[in-house]
Amino acid sequence: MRRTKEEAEKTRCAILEAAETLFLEKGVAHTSLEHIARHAGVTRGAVYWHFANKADLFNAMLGQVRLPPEQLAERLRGCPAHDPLMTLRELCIEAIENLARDQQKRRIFTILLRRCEFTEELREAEERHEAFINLFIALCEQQFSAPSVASRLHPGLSPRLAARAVHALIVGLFHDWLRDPNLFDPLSDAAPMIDACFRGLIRDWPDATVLTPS
Amino acid sequence: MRRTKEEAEKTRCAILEAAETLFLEKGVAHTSLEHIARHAGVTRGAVYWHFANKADLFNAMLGQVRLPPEQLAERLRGCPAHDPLMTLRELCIEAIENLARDQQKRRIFTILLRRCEFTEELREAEERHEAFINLFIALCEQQFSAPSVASRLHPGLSPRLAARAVHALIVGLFHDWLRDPNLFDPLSDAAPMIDACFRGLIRDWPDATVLTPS
DNA sequence: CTAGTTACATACACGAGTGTTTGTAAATAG
DNA sequence: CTATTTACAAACACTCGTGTATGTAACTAG
Repeated sequence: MRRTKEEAEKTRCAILEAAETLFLEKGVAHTSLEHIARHAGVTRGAVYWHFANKADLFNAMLGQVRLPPEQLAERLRGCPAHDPLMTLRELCIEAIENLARDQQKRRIFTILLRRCEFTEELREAEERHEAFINLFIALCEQQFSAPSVASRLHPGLSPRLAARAVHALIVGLFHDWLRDPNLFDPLSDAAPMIDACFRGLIRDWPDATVLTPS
Repeated sequence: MRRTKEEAEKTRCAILEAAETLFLEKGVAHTSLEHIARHAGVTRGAVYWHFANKADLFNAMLGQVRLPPEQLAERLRGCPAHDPLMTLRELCIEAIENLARDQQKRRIFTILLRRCEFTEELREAEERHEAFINLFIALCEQQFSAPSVASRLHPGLSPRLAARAVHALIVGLFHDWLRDPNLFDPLSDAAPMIDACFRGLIRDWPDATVLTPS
């Protein structure tokens, strides 16, 4: 019995949601399209109708979340007058806070970091993800390279290294918190940790005077 | 044709090595015991003789590398007179440098971080790994909790938070560098990055006066 | 020297997963 | 109102992987 367009879109979403749930629960490789179909209340026929294969479904799933690099790029273009470092700082904090607030982002990042193998099959997704990361690092480095900022870097540090350190800290915080949400509270602890990082990079980093404008 | 004990040990090692290579190349879930056996020049019979199943083989593989927590615990017990923070700093730097020097550690950590799904099958390995991480964080926190150290923490930071930040940075550096070894050079960049981190945590962190005693 | 054991290879039985093909009822276009 | 898509379900054909059981030659203990 054929469905209307809206209904078809609903089953597409149901499949995506089922995939998200099952990937998170059992890992990408250990989840079959049969599992996903059953969990979504359809058959594999529907899955193959909407997606070419598992990798395609995986890509579609990843496409649902906005990644920090995009936000950063937008933000930088948005207000070039604002202190670039503060923009970066706020984005880093927000990225961590968002992880705690947005359940879907949380699930998908957990899958990315702990429930999938970056192998041939998912190579396209990996490359796209990697491109985003490199973009973030590049934008980050660009912020640190501004003359007014670079001169304030602690001795022994380059804009390049500072950018790497910032990204590493964020990735590490993501990784650790997704592994064990009790390790810290993103909403209250993100700011002090990010500030500590910047304080170690920038000479005259201000004290607790700066507050998150929510 | 039955082998002598030494030869049996050699095939055991060959299997472990083949597993390491193939897990790295194609991911844990996508590597069959048949692949591993063939690559090691034996049959699945040999694999099942030495290991109960894939998870058991995986565990044995992980058992080959010394994890930082163990080293840290030893080191702390070793010289309690030495500045505990410096001990921690040196260990962090060494951990990153070792990753670059020890090829096997590099491969195995790549598998752990990017080539396996932490699912039911590998739960035992995951729990053991997680226990090591928690131990590291706990030891780390303990260092920051010493009265002579805690008082030097920047305002807004607790020993607990400082420990989390240090671990996150290290995990992030591991993760990033294993993804793209061109991001930075562990041998020359580890120290400045770790120092930047500590500088952001501890008030009077010394300048480049301190040098790695290699 | 001969049990008994070890260190595998070989063979078997079974399930699970994939991709494709075919069927079909209902929506939609003209 | 008919023709044609659409959105699936059902069936098929195939491969791959696992676990176990059995065979077997060579080492080794007594």
